[in-house]
Amino acid sequence: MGATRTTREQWVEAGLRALAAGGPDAVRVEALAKERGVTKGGFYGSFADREALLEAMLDTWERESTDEVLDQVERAGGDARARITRAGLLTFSSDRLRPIDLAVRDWARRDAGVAERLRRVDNRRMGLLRELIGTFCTDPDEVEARSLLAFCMAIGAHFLAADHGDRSRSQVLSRAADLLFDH
Amino acid sequence: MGATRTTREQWVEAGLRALAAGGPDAVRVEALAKERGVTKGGFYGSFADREALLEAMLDTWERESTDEVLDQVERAGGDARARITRAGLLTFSSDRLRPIDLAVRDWARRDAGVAERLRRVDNRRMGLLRELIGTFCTDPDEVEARSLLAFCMAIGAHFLAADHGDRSRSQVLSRAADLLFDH
DNA sequence: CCTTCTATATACGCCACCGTATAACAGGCG
DNA sequence: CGCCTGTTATACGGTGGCGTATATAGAAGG
Repeated sequence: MGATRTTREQWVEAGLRALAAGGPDAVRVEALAKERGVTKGGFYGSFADREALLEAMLDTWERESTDEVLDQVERAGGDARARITRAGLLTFSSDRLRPIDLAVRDWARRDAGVAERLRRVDNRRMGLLRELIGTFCTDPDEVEARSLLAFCMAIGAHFLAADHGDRSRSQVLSRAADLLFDH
Repeated sequence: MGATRTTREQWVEAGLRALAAGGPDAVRVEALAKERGVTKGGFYGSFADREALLEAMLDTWERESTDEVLDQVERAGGDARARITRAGLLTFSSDRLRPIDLAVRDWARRDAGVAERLRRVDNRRMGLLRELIGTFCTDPDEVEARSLLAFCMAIGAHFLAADHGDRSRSQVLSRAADLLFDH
């Protein structure tokens, strides 16, 4: 198969980089081609149109954000807090996944299809949080509240611009994690 | 002054609606004019260019999000939790301010000038949270952590798509607020 | 070597948008 | 009324993006 020049995966990869950097409106066929040093000529051999690329990008993101992250968390093991931390790190400290994740969250506010995908992904992650927080917290209502708080903290911190005086953001987040995960 | 047709403020208002609905890329001069039933002819009498409109929009948003919200909170009074709740409601339950706020947060990730404005706004809000949480929590590190958690909860909840089984989102948020604000 | 498949280059029509120029038009004011 | 000011309509050139058509080039396979 002569897929030697620019494969479908390479278009998806370039699209995800553009999404991470500038949001869905920045995913432009001709711009991606220029970035690769080619013209858009070959693009329409791999994709019907721009919309098909966006769908393929979301497919890739959804798979990487759920199965791959959860697999890695399972393989690494550790106690509840270590696994929660690892799951958060894999998504929200990865220079690859984090900006894509944040861009998808904003995108989901305007596109019902994206919102549906995000719902699936977030439900998987909330499931993990519930399970792990449930190992040290017995009240189901409180498990749910702590899980939501932990998730909101992981996301909200990236949408917040406030300073903390002498403290660093990570110091404050560490103390906040103590409040949520200590017992 | 013959500002009888479309004033600067009306352009700003239309721009903010477009920003709320579709992000900064959706703020298009010709589209705003069409929405008002006019052409863009008059726009360039009030603004040098599209960029000037975006700046004016951010000026309006910044003023409404800080002074006006804080004024209303002051006037309404109440105890710490009531005032925190009111401040959150004014911003994150207002159909006008909430979508603008969320759009600006995503915008700030890509534009340093917007990020600087958001930093000013968020610092004002964090100041209020610190002050109010400080009325029942003595450890300064914990005040900071709880303030950040509360702010993250207010923002993150709107970027999260997870379900909560039988519970409603607001039920879970209410329980989470108990964890942060009860003593 | 020749065929076939596929990415590519190039060119095209189309549309949306920006910013400018110009003229028409309305209201306030002398 | 006539003047001025500011909004509007219209037209223009320029840019960038989408999707299509067609030809080219290069690799894979017979």
